[in-house]
Amino acid sequence: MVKAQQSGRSGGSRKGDATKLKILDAAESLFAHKGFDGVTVRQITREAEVDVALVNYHFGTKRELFDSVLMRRAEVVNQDRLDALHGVSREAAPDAPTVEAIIHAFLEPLHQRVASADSGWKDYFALVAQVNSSHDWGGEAMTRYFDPVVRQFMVALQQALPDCPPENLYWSYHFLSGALTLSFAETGRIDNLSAGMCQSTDHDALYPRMVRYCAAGFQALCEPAAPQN
Amino acid sequence: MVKAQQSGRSGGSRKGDATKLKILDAAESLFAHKGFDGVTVRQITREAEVDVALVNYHFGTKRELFDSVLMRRAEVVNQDRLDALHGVSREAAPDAPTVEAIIHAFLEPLHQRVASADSGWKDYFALVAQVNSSHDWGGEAMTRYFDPVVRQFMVALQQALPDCPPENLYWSYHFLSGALTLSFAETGRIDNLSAGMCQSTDHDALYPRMVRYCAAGFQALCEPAAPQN
DNA sequence: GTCTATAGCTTGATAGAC
DNA sequence: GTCTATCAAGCTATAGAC
Repeated sequence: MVKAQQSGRSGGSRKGDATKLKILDAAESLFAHKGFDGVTVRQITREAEVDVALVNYHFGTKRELFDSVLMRRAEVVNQDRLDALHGVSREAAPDAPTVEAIIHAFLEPLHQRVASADSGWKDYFALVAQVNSSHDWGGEAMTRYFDPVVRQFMVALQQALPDCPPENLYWSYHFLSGALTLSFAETGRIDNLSAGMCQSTDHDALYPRMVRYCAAGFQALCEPAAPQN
Repeated sequence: MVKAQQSGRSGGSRKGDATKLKILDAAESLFAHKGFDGVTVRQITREAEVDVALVNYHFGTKRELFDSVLMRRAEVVNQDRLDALHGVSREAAPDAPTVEAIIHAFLEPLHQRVASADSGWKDYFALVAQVNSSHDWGGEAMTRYFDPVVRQFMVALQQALPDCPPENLYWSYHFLSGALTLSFAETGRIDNLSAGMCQSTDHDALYPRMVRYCAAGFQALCEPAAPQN
């Protein structure tokens, strides 16, 4: 199988780059709303206004296109998170940053991106929510795309909570991950449940509550009375 | 469109009942692992060892079959939860039960079912996790199947935390819901992240930590210093 | 209730012309 | 890089025989 040649000077824009972007954007939006199997390659290319065959030329199989969609913004998120973590570490030095500050460094980059006008990021997080909850490849995919950076956050959290049993830190992160991905998926369920008092899309209401809720959870699992092995 | 006649004395088992059960079980397992669009009716009937046409006869369309799968165990969960809620309310009377007791009443029925040998329940919770995270119909479906009972829990929680702003209770429940559905989906991500120290399938480790984490989150959002409107 | 047979489409993927 | 044309396979849904 021959892959598209990106070739040429780095950063240079060959003719096909605009096509690749249009395909990625259309695929992101459609996958986010209907899932991998709920979308056909033909729908994607129709939405992108390019020819069907170009998916195969630029990305390979449908599955490889899906992976490209996931990868594109994962790299941005990971870099943002590392920058934020280094920021709060520098501010707190020589002490370790607080739990709340670390959680803030982990979540704030997402909050920023979603609050921007770019609807691509909303689609992306809706997609990540589905991947994270997928029994069959959720574990594998999230580990691959995000966990290298998550590991660095776990180290920081252990320093902030030196007496916390490591397994309780992992479980705490796991709960945060569930709350986080569901929140950014904007499913509208909380709108229904609360009869409109709360709204999935109201990230200004969501964000401080999520940070506080999760920080309290971490701390509760790090107290001496918390469940041990 | 003609629906299958269940007819006859209630509780009586007509010939087709075994077929219906085989279809429901196979559909539950396949939908849980591959999602609605990732499964074909033919795969379901092959797994169930029944004829293709019988799905149409007993359930109608593929989507109606999916709804039947969701409905079957939702009714059991809802009844279990109500019984548990009434139980803790009775024990605490005339006081309101504690937050932790109410959360326990909400989660324990799931824990019991998953800890049983029946793999059907594991499949079911993996399926619910996917539905809950679905941007397009997660909100609608969860509201329909589970929120009538969730509302009764919200009332009990408000009584346990009378000074808590209602919107903070809704957000807290929302975070719990994300943690809960992800946990019961058993994606194996925490296994990878923790290098085997924690396991998705270890519900005895998961359960007490989830209750404590979420109870602490609820309480943190009900303190005077918590985010307000 | 169950099964055979089939209508009418759509799918992912790609070979080959330009 | 892009597009036309096509393939073999699979799909949902159902009419009608038993």
